[in-house]
Amino acid sequence: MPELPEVETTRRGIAPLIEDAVIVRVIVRDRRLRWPVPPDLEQRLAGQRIQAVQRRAKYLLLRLDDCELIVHLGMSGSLRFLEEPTPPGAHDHIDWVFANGTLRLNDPRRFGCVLLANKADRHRLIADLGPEPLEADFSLDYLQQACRGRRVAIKQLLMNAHVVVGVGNIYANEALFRAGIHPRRAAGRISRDRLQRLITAVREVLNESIEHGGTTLRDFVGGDGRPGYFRIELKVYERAGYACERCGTPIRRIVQGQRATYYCARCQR
DNA sequence: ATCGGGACCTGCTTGC
DNA sequence: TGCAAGCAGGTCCCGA
Repeated sequence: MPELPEVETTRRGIAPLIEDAVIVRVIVRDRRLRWPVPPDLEQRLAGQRIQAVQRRAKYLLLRLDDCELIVHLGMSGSLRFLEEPTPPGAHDHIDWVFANGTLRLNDPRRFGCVLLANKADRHRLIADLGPEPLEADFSLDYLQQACRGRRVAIKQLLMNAHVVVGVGNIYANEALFRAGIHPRRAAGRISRDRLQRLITAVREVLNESIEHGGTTLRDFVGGDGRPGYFRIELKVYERAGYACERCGTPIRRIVQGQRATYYCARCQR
């Protein structure tokens, strides 16, 4: 489910509700996430105050009094804050209970994870990540260096979190369309000018989506329980066979790295 | 070092 | 109507 805008939307939704709140208790109903939920999670978290709710890549980081909680929503996860007592439903794996309500993790596919760390930015999943796409260190010089000599397709490089974080399948497709770059083009064979267009395109699609509360595909809901609105217009994603809005050529669908790629063969070179 | 593919799961849609 | 196949927003890890 979530790409970066959805995770950021979730962060913004839950932060004002749980920052400064104290965890009364934690209920884990199913520990079988991508990695097992730590056996001492309940004990470690009880009584701790949430100092801050931050995001790094698609990870939500909850800074607590004496440790940090790392949460990834995987492909199908969501966090909701419930003000009223609500019976848990299918796939409601974890509750964090506060005096003013409950933060509940739901994740049907269980590709997400909930982990503990002393310092999240030194955790093995996070320490080696690339720059944030919306920060200045995702610069033209950086990207050109990262592409140099690489024969991998630009779309796959763009989705590699060690190069740049937070660009998932939807936004990789949309950004490449906006930048006019063919998704299969070798990363090392793209001019500096076109890499700059790509950086701009990535930032545009992510920012537009964040402004609109994240895209909704199927079942995304923000931290406050309201669905995101599908206001960012997808120009190629899931549009195979439809006419390209720019030139009328039918959008093509191919597969790269077991992921669907959509593009216009005329506009993207 | 780089890369491609398999793996982890459930649920929805599609086609026979 | 029922059932199987195919597909889905992520990303780690292995072997070549």
